Parts: sequence; structure tokens; C-alpha cells
Amino acid sequence: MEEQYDPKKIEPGWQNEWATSNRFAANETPDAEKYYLLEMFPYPSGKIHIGHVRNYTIGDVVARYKRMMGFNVLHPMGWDAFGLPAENAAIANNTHPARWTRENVEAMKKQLKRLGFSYDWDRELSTCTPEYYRWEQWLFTRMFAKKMAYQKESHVNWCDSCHTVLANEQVENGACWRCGKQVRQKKLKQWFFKITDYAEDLLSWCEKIPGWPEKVTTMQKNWIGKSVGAQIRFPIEGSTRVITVFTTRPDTLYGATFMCLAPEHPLVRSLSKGTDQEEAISEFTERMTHENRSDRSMINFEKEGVFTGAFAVNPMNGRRMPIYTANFALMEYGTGAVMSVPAHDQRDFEFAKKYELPIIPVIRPDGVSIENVALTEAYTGDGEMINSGPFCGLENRRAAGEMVEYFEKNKIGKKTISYRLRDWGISRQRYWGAPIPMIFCDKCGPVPVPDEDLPVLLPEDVDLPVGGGSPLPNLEEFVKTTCPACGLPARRETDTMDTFVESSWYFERYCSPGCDTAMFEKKAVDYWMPVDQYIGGVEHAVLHLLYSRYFTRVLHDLGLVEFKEPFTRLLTQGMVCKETTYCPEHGFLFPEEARSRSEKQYCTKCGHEVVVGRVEKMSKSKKNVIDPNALIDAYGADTVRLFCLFAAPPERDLEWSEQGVEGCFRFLNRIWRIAGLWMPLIKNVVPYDGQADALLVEERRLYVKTHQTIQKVTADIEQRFHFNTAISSVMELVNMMTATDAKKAGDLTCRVMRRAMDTVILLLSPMVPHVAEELWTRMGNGRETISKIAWPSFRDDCLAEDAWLVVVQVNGKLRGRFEINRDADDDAIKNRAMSETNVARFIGDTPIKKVICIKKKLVNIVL
RNA sequence: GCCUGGGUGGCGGAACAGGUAGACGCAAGGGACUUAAAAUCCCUCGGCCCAUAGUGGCUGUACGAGUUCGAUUCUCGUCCCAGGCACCA
Repeated sequence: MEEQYDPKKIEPGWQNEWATSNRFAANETPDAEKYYLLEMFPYPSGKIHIGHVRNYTIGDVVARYKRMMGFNVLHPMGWDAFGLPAENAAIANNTHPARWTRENVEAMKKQLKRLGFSYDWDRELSTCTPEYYRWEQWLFTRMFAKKMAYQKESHVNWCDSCHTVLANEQVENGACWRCGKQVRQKKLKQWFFKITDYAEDLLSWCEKIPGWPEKVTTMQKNWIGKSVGAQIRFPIEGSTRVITVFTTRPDTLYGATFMCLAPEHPLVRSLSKGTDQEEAISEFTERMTHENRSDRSMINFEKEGVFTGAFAVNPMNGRRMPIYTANFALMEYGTGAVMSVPAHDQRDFEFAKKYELPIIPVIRPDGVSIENVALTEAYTGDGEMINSGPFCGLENRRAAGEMVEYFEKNKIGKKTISYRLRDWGISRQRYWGAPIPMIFCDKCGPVPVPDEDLPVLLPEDVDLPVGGGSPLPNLEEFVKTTCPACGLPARRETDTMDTFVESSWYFERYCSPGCDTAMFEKKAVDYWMPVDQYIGGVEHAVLHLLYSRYFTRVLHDLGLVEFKEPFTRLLTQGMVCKETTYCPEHGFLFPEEARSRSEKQYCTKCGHEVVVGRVEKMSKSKKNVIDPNALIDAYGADTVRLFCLFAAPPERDLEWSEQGVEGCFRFLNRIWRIAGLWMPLIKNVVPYDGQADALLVEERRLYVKTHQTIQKVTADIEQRFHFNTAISSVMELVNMMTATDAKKAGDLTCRVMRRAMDTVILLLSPMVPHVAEELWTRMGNGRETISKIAWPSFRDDCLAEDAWLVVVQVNGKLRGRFEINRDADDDAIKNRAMSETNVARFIGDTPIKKVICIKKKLVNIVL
């Protein structure tokens, strides 16, 4: 095997081999233990980016490893194919979203195949096909029947640039998650999924999915935002009506001195009617509706409010509490009304200072008197109740409980739990999505499309409006229909579903992707689900992952699946980053636009010195991207895969380094060379498999190292997916092999060498499958694919080296080291330690207090 | 402000259960081979100190304390960085 390592020559052949033999097709085999490995499917943007490569490489290693471990592995891939970019691209390129999407899928599939991922392509699915969204529509009608899908008019997040509404989760810092434009409030009638019904269940199960990173479950918990408190009813002076507030601090009720209502609160206008505040209120609420929500939620937003002219009565002490409307009160949370306790809430405190409202402390910190001290900020801690009638003197937390009991007895209020989570708004005023299968009839109201009329096909013969927005409302033949209930003319819903709906059940669809009688075959889902290992970016922590958990519960309660949690284990891989280069004149530069000269870099356009900026997430705008295709051309898929795994552990950010890639390429070359060098000697030799003791020193070292490496690599993959350290240990083994002289090798050495060589190839095969297959075959193992070979196992009796290296400390400081036979006892080790010259020097005449001896490791002599 | 991570050589990163800090790789420097270069191979590589150059000494894992025979690892406090949430009553 004199030829050089040339990935171009070997990779396509193996990819072809895997494809034609349908090697990675998965079947339900009840007696085999299943393993469902899933990576988040991509949006077909047209090109695989390096983040995908990393994500899918990690997944592929696990899939291939689990197969070698004997699992029946399901490893599918598909396309999250509905979505806005297709519409924008279609307008820009004068094509159709369907065509644009189809072409992108083809291009990306080709790229994925070039990377050698072991997918079961028979299960490929695309969410924009009627075969897929038909069942989503079917589910929608079932959810409608259960009132799990409902319509309501409300203030929604509207993105002007995307011409559509967004769910709360899809607004980041007041901006659209997709395009980054500021979102504004708009009143619209929309379809919602009642995710709030599952708030408690979703929250409590966060504790029951230990295979998820704590970071993600914490983010979900925060998003759900459970608060335990009470609802309290306040009578309105001179009225029979009451205002109900939600508070987490019922213990502070005696300190409530005023009240704030959200500007949208229905009582605001009616209370002010006829008072001299009417005009001011009207002006204020009008202004607030124009104020966009993102501005209103800015931290430095000035607290502002207007007196309504009315008063509420504190049910405990009869205090008159002026009712305000305030910009910080949110209609969507709690009851839209707040009892304000300025002494114990910082926000209320600031408001009270501004409008000169009374501040009455009702809790004092232990042993501190605050009654007659002017407060500079609210006291939010615990303490002893004061100014609180019969509750004075109690510890405030206890008082809270007793007061809630009192409320319930006297019908003043009750214990209540509030969640931050809102229902999931799924209507999108866009074309390229799954039509919502509803019909509006003047007589019957909203009527679901009957099963036999599903799917409601998305019409393909349309012209997209150039300014954006959906063509569907103007498409007569789509809109006009008849009511399935009464047969009279009716109108079709023209909104489409949020694309996060498709991705909330695709993992179930993979189990039986061709099923045309149901969403999925129950038998297949029962076998494969839940997903054993899910891998993807952390950016979906509260979007896709929360929606998917919710959907699984819906399916569970419809009796369609047996489980509640779709993903048993979750790995969120870090971003791929690269250093940026910036020219003061030309902005960010591509690497090839900077020339280096004497340690510094200069812009090729203007000669300015270039600022080598910080390492940042790869993005087109920063010009620090790299193209996977070009990399594969230069180094081959195996090198690209290897680098993605070697440069950092998967959950951490990965810093891209061209030189690092080069290093990985060199490593594969080195293996190729050693294999070539030893091939004539070991090709027809039986790998050594006996005891280590029967070998000579050098052979034994290599043999033991081989077994140690198997142990280490197995543990690294099994326990933590730390492929970087797994690869390091294989490198160590290879280094030892390099040091073995082929010219002096006897029969036994060759057999040990063959064992080492086989081990290296097998251990690396999930990571660099092409070169592994090639070497495996060339070693004379036939053209049997390597993934059918079992993962190597190690012998416990071959892990121990002949001698232990023991280090000696005196008073905890390292003073010497020696090797000693592995069956030496403690006394022998201690004696040997004391006799070390350098050690003896430090002991001198000082009496020894204590000697600590850790077998195989160290001796510490304490003076 | 709150919640999660994280801070180790010139760089990416190791150290599994409190026991040799810096595995493995990159970069750098030196050498071998070569007419030369590339490739390859070998050596050195945290900092400082020493007439003894060693199996040498001191110091070193953001900073300051503590527990321990021994701390990158455990505890407390401080600083910095990244991500998430943020007027949620």
C-alpha cells in the first residue's frame, strides 16, 4: 500500500456502498434493543453550514457507535420545509416557494451524503408535503373538538417586515426572532393552542428528565414562570363592582395604599367616566395603545400612571386606595390589576415617590425599627409583621398563610397560582405554511374541515404579492367553499400554521413516515419512541423543545402515544466560532482579504493594518464563515468530521482553526502510513488476544495500552460524549505504534501490532467512517462494512502496567518519584519512598509524624 | 437585578472519585533527511532562580480566605466573561 492517503478516491466509493446496500435502514425488530437517535432537522436554506456539520457529526458518531454496540438504531433525517425564507427568496428570484424548497432540499441532501452520515434515507420527510401536513390538520381538528385549539381576539405581536404575528416565545428583546425587526402590538383574531393547560405538568416534569442539561430545564421553568399567591377582591367605593388583583405577597396587604390597573383593563374607562380625570385617562390609554410593547418593557422605561378618579377599599383596614392606571401593569398577566405596596415592592415604591402616595411599612427586618425612618428603597425581605392588625408580631411568611385562610373564610380572596406562560398563538398571515383546516359559516360559526376533505391543500398556482403578505385571502377559489355542517356558502380560514407546529411531531412521523391512514402507526411509535438522544442547538430551548413537549402531551391525552416526554436525553451543542478580521476602512474582511506580513495583517484593498477581532459565532455579516464544501474538497469528509469532534467537547463552543484542521488531516495521514508500513507484516496474521503476561516488555506495553485505549474511548463516548478526549487517547496509542520498529518485529509483535491496528480502526470508525472502512478492508477483512463489526471490548486483566509510578511528597510537596512492581505492599512502597535521596534530604533529622500511602499513586510524608 | 454556565501555558483543550497541573493537538524554536523545498522523523516548550544544571529550588489553575497530610477539584466571599430572562405584581 504505497499510495498516499487520498480521501477523494475512497470516500465516494463507501458512500455509494452504504447507499446501494441500504446499510442504515432501520426496521422494528422486537427482540433487539432500540436506540432512537435524532438531530434537529434543518430548514432547507440551500446550503449546509458548519453548525449543521458539527451537529450531525456528533449525532452520526453516536448512531454508528450504538450500532456497533448492538443496538437497533433509528437515525433519520428530513426537512423543516415550510417557512418564511422560501417566500422571500421566491419573490427575490421570481420562482415558487415549492420549487425553491425542493431544489434546496436536493442540494443539501447531496452535501449531507458527501459527509458520510449514516441516515436511513428511506424515512426522509418534508413537512411541506400534503402527506405530512394532512395529519397536522387532522390533529388540529381534534384539538378544536377538545377546545385545545381556540380562537380569540387579542393584542398580538406583529412583525411588519414578516407581515405576520408571532408567539410570545418568538419575540426576543422586543424584536422578531427571525428578522430582528421591532415587534408592535396589533389587535387581531387568532388561533391559539391551549398550552397553559399543561403549564403545571410541563413544569413539574422538568424534574423528571434528568437527561436534559439543567440549563435548558431552568430556562423552561423560568419561561413557564409559576408564582404562588392569592387573588384578593377589593370593593370600589360607591360601586357594587370589585377589582380582583393577583399578588404573591398577601402578607403585605395592610401596606397596600393604592392600586394600578393595566391601561387595557376594562374598568379603567368606566371608572373614570364622569370624573374630572376622564379626559386625562382617555388621553393616557390612547397613548398606551400606540406605545409599542417592546418599549413598554424596557427596564429604564419611566413609570407613569394616571389617577382614574375612583377609590378602592382595602378589605382589611378600610383604607381608601386611589385607583391608577399605570404603564407597567400588564393586562396579560394575573388579573391585569395590581395592589401596590410601596414599602415592600421597589416598583411600587418608585411610583409612590413620583406621585406622592403614602408608604406604610408592614414588615420589619428582625430587630430593626423602620417605622420612623424615611425609606430610600423598598424592603423586600422577610421579618416581623407590623401595622397589620391582628397579624402583628407574626413572622411574615406565616402571616401570609394565615391571611390567605382568612380571605377564604371571609370571601375576600383565595389562594391562586399564576403562570407567565401564555397560550401559543399559531396563526400566521403567511402563504408558505400548512393551512388551518377551518371554515367560517355565518350560520354555524367556525366549523372544522371533515376528515374526508383533508388535506386542505395549499394552492400552488399563486402569485406572491411583491410587498409581502399572503395571496390566500384574495384567492377566490381557495376562500370560497361551503359549510360542511349546513351546506351554505362559507369562507375558508386563510391563515397558515406556525412552522413550529410541524417540528412538534416530526420525530413521531419518522417512525412510520409513509403512513397514510394516521399521523403515524401506533405500533411503530410504541417501538421507537421516545427519542433516546436528541441533539441540537440551545437556541430552541424554549421554542421548539417546549412546543414539542406540549404536543406530546396532547397526543398522549388523545390516546395516540403512551409517553409524555418525547426526548429522554438532550445534548445542546455549542456554536461554531471563528476569529474576525476588521479593516477600519472596509469593515469585516474574509480571511483571503487580509495579507499577513511580519506578524501583522494588512487589508489587501487599502493596505490598512487589520484588527484581528474577537472570536465570534460564524455569520455571513462578520465574514468569518467557512464553507463545508470547500473543506471537503481540500481535506475530505473524514478530516472535517474529525476536527469538529476533536477541537472541543460538544456542549462547548468550538473555535474554528484552519491549522487545527490541518493537524487532523496529518493524523489520518499518519495512520494511513503506519498501516501501509505494517501491512505486509500483519495482513495475514491473527490478532493477539491472550494474556499480557505472556508478552515481552515492549509488546506488553503496546498491548496494555491497546486495552486501556478501548476502555478510555468507550467511557468517553458512553458517559459524556467527550469525543475530543477519546480521539486524544487514540492518538496516544498511535504514537506508541509509531515508536515500534517494524524491522525488528517478530511473530508475536506482529500479532500484537495487528490487534492495535484493528483497535485504532474500529475505535475511530464512528468518527471517520470512510478511512476506517478502507483500512479495514485493506487489512484483509473482506468488504464487509465495518459498522457490522462489534465494538471492541477490553480485558480487565490487560489494563494494568507492570510497574506503578509512585510520586513522593514531603509535607505535600513533590520531592521524588520511583517505579515499583505492581504487587509491592504499602510497607515496601513507604520504605522505598523514604530511601529516595532527594526525599531523605528533605526529611533530614526531623521526626516523621505521619505517612500517607495511596496505592499506585503517591506517598506523602508529613513532618 | 435574577437564573444558568465559565475563568487553567502563546492558542484549542486534559486532569474519570480531593492525590505528579498542563494529556492530546496547534503554534513557536532547534536538529536530522534533502542540491533545495515540501512532506516526514527526532528534541525543547508555564514563569522565575541556582558557582552545585539536578530525580534541583521557588512559584503558578481569575482574586482573597477556609477545610485537608494534600485543593484546578470541596466551602465561603470578591472580580471578570458568555448565554438566558427581565417592570410578571
